[in-house]
Amino acid sequence: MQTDAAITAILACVRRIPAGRVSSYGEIAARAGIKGRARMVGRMLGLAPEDTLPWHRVLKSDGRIAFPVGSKAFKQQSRLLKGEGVVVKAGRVDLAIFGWAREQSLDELLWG
DNA sequence: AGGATGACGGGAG
DNA sequence: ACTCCCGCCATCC
Repeated sequence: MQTDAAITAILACVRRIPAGRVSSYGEIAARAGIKGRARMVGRMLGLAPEDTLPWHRVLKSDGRIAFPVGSKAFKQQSRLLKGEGVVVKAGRVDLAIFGWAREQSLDELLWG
């Protein structure tokens, strides 16, 4: 079982991902202070009501959708991402372009 | 109690 | 790019 703090942190981080950008299970875990427990992040997203957070912006560390290709969930996630301008090709997103971390560093660059 | 199973990650070959 | 393999950890047989 997990501490409520960890659960809260995970959900908060996911909600902080900007529309049109994506993150990864591992990155969320790290930001939530439970580095290494990416699996738990996935479980939390599965437990939380679908409309309460932008779960579709979370991908595997290599930029691929975590669901089986062709599955219902796979298609929906792909559709939602494309719906906000993210390029999804063969179930994969280029993190170098749409990755959340990239924006973080860009902000640092622009705003110090 | 022990093994299998994930919405994972990273390294090795 | 792809396959294995192991670390990870809550759950579920």
